[in-house]
Amino acid sequence: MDAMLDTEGKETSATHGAYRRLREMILTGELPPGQKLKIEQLRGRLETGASPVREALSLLTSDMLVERIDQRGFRAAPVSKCNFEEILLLRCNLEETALRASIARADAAWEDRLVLRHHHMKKAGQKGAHDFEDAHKAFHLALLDNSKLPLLLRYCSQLYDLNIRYRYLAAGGSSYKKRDIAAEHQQILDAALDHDADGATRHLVDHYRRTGEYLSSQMAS
Amino acid sequence: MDAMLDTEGKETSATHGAYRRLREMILTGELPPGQKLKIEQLRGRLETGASPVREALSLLTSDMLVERIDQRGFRAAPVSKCNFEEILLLRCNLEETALRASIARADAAWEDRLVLRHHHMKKAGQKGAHDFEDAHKAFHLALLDNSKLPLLLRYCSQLYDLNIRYRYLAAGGSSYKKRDIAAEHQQILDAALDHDADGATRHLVDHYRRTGEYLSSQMAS
DNA sequence: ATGTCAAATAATATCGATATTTTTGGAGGT
DNA sequence: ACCTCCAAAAATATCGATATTATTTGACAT
Repeated sequence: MDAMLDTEGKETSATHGAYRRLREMILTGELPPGQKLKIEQLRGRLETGASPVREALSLLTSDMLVERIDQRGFRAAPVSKCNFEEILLLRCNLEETALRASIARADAAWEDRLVLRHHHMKKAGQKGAHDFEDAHKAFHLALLDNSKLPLLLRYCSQLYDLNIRYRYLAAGGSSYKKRDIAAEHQQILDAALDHDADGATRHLVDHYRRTGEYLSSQMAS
Repeated sequence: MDAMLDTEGKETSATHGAYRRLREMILTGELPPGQKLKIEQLRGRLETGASPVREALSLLTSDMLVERIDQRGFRAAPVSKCNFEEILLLRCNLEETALRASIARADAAWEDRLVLRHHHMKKAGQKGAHDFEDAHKAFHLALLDNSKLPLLLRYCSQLYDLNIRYRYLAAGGSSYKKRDIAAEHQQILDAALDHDADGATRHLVDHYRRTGEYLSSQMAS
């Protein structure tokens, strides 16, 4: 077999590499919602075998980014206003639970992590949009991860990704207004550092509802 | 190939068949938590090829019933008191949301479905434990499915399965007290039929907390 | 005796090929 | 012209085999 004749340090396994590439393509809209995902075609684009592609698609099914249709293969998960609104609803509910649990167990180490993530996010904001997305997600998950509730965190992370997809679809990438997300993030951070659970969750949920309304207004159906 | 020389009408696809069998084996504890799941060994037990087994394990990863360890294969998801308590917490939170949404959209068709499911569950109670489990899940999901929130329903269904696993592990099957789950179910049903959201959620959550305490007391660590 | 390293073993990940199923396209009949 | 049915083409699902990676075993040196 010719695998692992890497020109450089690419990926550990072909499956994981395909998973990451496909995930990115679906999140950014390079593979549009509802599109049939043919193994053969993807095998060509990803320069790998059929088995890794197949398995990667299986894994993406867990993330609800790909749907499997009985014996008829896979397709990128469809989108709808309904689906978007459900994601928003669940995010508000679950992230509130997680954030309150995080604050309840607050300690210095967590606060340090928060401050750092926030700082990195601000720094990445001046650079590429791609870097900002990663830092933004890291900050939001850091707010929640002190809850030490792995299932809940997993759901929040999943829903975050499903949501980011709508951002890309609505605005071709990152042009969702630089509005004052900076100020909003600062409010959330400050409240969290103050252990002000009510304030932090209020700011967080407002943050989501506000971007939610903007995206919702942009959507067709 | 020799597939589909079915002696009878088994399954549509080998993958789906393996998925169902493996799921059952993990839920009932036939494959104990933490156990290494070797492809070759399972291939023998399920009488199928390695590819379907592999793919079925991938799918079970989505359900959080199987864990994948980088390049070292799969294993049945481990259990812990912590994990159990998180499941309980999330179920209470998510099912309350779903039940309230269901009641908010209540209509005659939904009420009919509820009554039917409840009736079937009572009937199955006198028969095998296996039938009862299926009917029990169907009833609980029927309570929630009028919410028309597919993501939320999916999470509830997943958490239900994770929970059922602890029941099997704690009590070797269905010997968790017949207590008066019958009465508790009746209360939930009546409140739902009355469109009494507060009462229904209270009864539902109490129902879970009560069985939760029982199981929690049975657990080692 | 014990710890370390290398060869042997086992298990996973991946490929290429084949059988099965779905979809497509066209011929024939109403 | 339109619908039905059958044959051809494409795509999926599955298998068997091979390369790669992890794990175990045993020998050797300390």
